[in-house]
Amino acid sequence: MAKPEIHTMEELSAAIGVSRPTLSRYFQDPTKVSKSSVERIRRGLEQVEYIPNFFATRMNRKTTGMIGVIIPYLNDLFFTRLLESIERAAMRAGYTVITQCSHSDPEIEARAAETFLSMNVDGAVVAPLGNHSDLNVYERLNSRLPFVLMDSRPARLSGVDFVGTDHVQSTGLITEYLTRVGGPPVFLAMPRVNFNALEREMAYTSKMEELGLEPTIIGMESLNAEGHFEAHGLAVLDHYFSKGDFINASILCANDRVAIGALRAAAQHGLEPGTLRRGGLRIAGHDDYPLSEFMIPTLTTVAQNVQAIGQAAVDRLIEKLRVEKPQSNQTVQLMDGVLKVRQSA
Amino acid sequence: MAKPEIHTMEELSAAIGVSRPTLSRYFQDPTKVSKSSVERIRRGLEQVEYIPNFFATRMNRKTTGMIGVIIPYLNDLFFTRLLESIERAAMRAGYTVITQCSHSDPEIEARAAETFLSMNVDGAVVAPLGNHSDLNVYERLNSRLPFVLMDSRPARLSGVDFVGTDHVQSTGLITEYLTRVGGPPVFLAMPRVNFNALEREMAYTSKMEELGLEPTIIGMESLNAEGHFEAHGLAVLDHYFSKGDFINASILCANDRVAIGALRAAAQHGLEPGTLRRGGLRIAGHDDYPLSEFMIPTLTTVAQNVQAIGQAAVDRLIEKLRVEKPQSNQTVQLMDGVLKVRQSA
DNA sequence: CCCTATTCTTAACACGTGTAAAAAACGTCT
DNA sequence: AGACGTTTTTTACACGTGTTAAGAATAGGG
Repeated sequence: MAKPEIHTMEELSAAIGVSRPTLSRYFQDPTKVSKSSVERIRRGLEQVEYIPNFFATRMNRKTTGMIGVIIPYLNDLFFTRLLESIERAAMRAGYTVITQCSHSDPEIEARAAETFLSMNVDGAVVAPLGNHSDLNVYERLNSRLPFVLMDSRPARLSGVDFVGTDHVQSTGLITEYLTRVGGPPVFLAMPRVNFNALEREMAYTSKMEELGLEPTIIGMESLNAEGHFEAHGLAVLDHYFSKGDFINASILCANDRVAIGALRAAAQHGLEPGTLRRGGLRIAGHDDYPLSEFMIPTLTTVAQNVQAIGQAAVDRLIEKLRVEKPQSNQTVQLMDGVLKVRQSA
Repeated sequence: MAKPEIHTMEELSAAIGVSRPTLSRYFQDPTKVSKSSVERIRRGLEQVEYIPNFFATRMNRKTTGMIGVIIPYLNDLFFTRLLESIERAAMRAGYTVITQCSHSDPEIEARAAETFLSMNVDGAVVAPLGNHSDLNVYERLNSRLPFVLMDSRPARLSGVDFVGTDHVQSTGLITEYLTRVGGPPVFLAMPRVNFNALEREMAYTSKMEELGLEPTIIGMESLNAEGHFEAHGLAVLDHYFSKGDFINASILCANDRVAIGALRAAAQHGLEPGTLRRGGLRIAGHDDYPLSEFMIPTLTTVAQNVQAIGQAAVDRLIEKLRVEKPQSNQTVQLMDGVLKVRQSA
C-alpha cells in the first residue's frame, strides 16, 4: 500500500531506469515511445507514487489544454445544465475546464478573467453577468484569447462570437401559441439582470405588433434582490391578483423561474391556470427549467437547446484556437426554441 | 487603449526601472516595499499590460493558495448552494477555489483528485459521489493533503474529518413532527446514490422504533436513471396511488426533490396533500430545496444549514493546513436541521 | 557479422518567477 | 559631514518539466 512517494521526474527516472526526456515524452503521448519502454515505464509506475507537476508541465508549452468558463451564478439550473454540457464537450475534446462563478459580482467576474489570462488558458467561454458588468473585461478577453460569449450578449459589443437562443424565434413562438389557442398574453418581465431580459421583452413586443395586438408588460421594476426570480414572479402577481387584475389573462413569464413564482401566486389566490384549456388564467414560461414538468400544473414553456448551445460554444472555441492568426470574422449562432405545451397554458 | 503587452517580470523591470526582485515582492505583498517604490510601480503598471504568470508564481512557493472542491453533480441546487457558501468562505480567507464536478462518474472523481494533487492545492473539500465511488481516492487525498469530507460520508472510512447534517436529529425531528401532528409516516427512499440515502433511512427507522411504531420504507429500488430524484418520486408514488395505496398516508421523502415528484404524483391522482391539516395525505421532504416554498402546496421540510456546513468545512480545512504536522485527531461536525412547517404536511 | 533505421541517453538550455546573499544606494539623525 | 538603518539592486540559484542536439545503444535486415 504505502508506495514510496516520488516528487520529480528526475527521481522517477533514477527509480525505474528510464531517462527523463523519455519519461517526459511518455507522459505527453505514450505512442511517441517504443512498446518496450512503455511497458517498462508502466510497470515502474505501479511500484511508486508519482504525479507530474501540473504547473511545471504547462509552463513552457505553447498550449495549456485548459479552457476557462465563467458563469454568472450557480443557483440556477439553467446555468448548471449549460455548464455541464460545456464540461462534457470540452472533456470529449481533451480539454480541462476551469470554471469560475461571478456570483453576480462584476468585480469577481473581472478577477476571474484576470485569472484566466494569468493561467494562459487556451480560450474562454463566458456567460456574461448582465447590465452592470464591465464590458472592457469582455473586450480585453476577446483581444487576447480565443473567446466566445454565450447565453446573452451585450447590445453594444462588436466582433465577438456568440452562441445562444434566438429569442425572436423562441419568444415569438410561444407568444403566437398563446394568442392563437387562448388569448394574447401579457408579458411578466424579469428584473433586467442580463441582456436576455430585454431581448425577450422586445421579441414579445414586436411579435404582438406583428399580430396587430397591444403589448402589455408588467413586473419590470424589481421587487426583490436580484437572482430571486421565483420571489419576483410571486410578488408581482400577488400584487395584481389582489386587485383582481389579470385573473383571466394569459401571462407569458420572462423565464420559468418567474413562472414558478407566478404559479404560486395563482395558487394563493385560488386560481387554477390552464384548467379551462382555451381561456381563463394561463401561465407560460421560457427555458424549460428542469422542474417545469413537475410543477402543478405542469408548466407550458419554450425549451432552450442547452445541449446544442454548450456544444456549439466549445466547437467554435476549439475552431478558433486551432488557427494561428485570429481572422476575426464574427460568428453568431442562434438556436431555435422548441414549444413544450403542458397543462398551464 | 492599446497598451504595450509585457509578458515577463524582466521586461516589466526594464520598462519601469525597478528591479525584478522588488517587483516580485511587490506582487506578493506591496507592504514589503517602500512607499515610493509602490508609487513608482503603480504608475508604471498603468502604462502597460502585464499579468504575472500563475504557474510560474506558484511553482516554487511552499503554498499555492488554492483549495480544491469536488462535488458529485451540478444539476442540484443543494450542491450549488453548498458550493457557493464554500467559495465565499474561501474567498474571504484569501484562497482561490478550484472546483471539479464528478458528473456522477467515479472515474472523473478520481481524475479530479489527481488534478488536485498535481496542482499542489493546499487542501481539498469533497462531497463524495456515493456508493460506487472509489474509497481509495479519499484515503489517498486524506493521506497527502489537508482534507475534509462534507455532506455525506462513507460508513467504512476512518480518521477523516467530516462536516454535514446530523441526520439522526433532522430526520428524527420531522418523523416525530409528522407522527405527532398527523400520523406516523412511511418513508419514500431515494436511490442509494450517496451515503445520506442510507443514513436517513436508518434515522427514520430508529426514530419509528423509538416511538414504538412500525417503519415502512418504499421506493428503495431505483426506477430511473440516477440523479433524477423528481422522476423517481413521481414514478414510485404514481405506482402506489394507482393501486389506491398510501392515498391517506403521511409520506416522508428522502429529500425535497423526491418530494417534488411526490407532489406531482398526488396532483395527477387528484390528491391534495396537507389540506386536511391533521390527517389525510401528507407529503414532507428534507433539505429545504430553494424551490420548496414555491411548490403547490408549499412543501413542509427540514432545512439543512448549508451556509454553516460550507463555512465549517472551509474553517476546518484552513485550521488543518495552518499546522505543519498533521496531528490527525479526527473532527466530525454535525449541524442540526430546522423544521420548516408549510402546507403539505 | 555488418549496415541502417529507430529509439534511447546524455547534456544542456528554456519557461517565468521565488528567494537568498552581498553590495550599493538612500534616507535620517546627530 | 559622518554614521547608521532601511531599502534597493545585482547576481545567482532554485522550482519541475519541455525541448533540443548530439552521441550511444538497440533492433531488424541482409
